Amino acid sequence: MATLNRSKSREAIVRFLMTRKDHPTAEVIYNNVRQECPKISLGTVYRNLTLLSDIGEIQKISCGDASEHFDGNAKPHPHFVCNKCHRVDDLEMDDLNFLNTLANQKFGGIVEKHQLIFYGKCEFCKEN
Amino acid sequence: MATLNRSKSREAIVRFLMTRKDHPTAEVIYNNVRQECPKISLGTVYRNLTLLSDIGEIQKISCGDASEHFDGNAKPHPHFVCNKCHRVDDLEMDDLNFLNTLANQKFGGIVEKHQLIFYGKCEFCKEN
DNA sequence: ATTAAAATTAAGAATAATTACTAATTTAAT
DNA sequence: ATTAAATTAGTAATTATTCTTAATTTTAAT
Repeated sequence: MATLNRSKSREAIVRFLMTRKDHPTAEVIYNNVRQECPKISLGTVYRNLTLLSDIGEIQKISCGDASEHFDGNAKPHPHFVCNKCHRVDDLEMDDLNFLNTLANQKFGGIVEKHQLIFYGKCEFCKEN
Repeated sequence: MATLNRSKSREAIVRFLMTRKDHPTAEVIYNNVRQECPKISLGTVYRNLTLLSDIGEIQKISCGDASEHFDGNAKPHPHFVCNKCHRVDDLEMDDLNFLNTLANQKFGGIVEKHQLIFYGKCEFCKEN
């Protein structure tokens, strides 16, 4: 079931995500991709984001605010969320794969991956 | 502003959360606390869950499924989400505070805490 | 114990994010 | 060019959560 075609919308979404170092929501992606694909609908954006993160080509980040954020970088890495301005950024750290190994040690199931999100004040909000 | 009264609902919610080792949603909490407080409303459950997690007495867990989950254990610890049955459990690991220190090293802002969620197959779903 | 102010609540309306539906369009493979 | 499968726009529907308001409960002070 379901081979994956090459669709204009899908490619525009991926291309847009690649240009961003922050991690936009579906709404933001929609408003931007619209400039390239004026007829695209919000539903299409959602459907493709879900599809793409299901096959692991992009990442979905659930950081606790109302909406999901999306990351064009499929490689696992930690994120940072500012409690003041709510920006969602990448956080530079050495490889954290050892966490999976560690987690698996006393665990009855199988750990496949993890999401690590740090919270605090970003460089712009910390003075206050 | 706003001192925190002792309210029957709020205490029943906390008490219920303490009895659970899984991490129920607002809806599940509502349906259970109802047996003790038959007149409680879903809005009250939501309001108190938000209040309690704001003051750090409980934890809110955003694990990527449609709804938030809540943890009566305020102490930071990692969680596990099963990709098959979607249970949300605690995961036993040694203290992970060093992650915050590590994260702060190359970071311009201030890391205060983190959420670590592992994904995979739980002990009951792993055979398949 | 009374009382008055502040906090909390139930109930239901409102909102916001996301998904589902359907007929039309696009894509890939002949 | 033809056809079947995949994708889409547009819109309706759903779901989780928040907001509003008048009534009730709690607290602290008498």
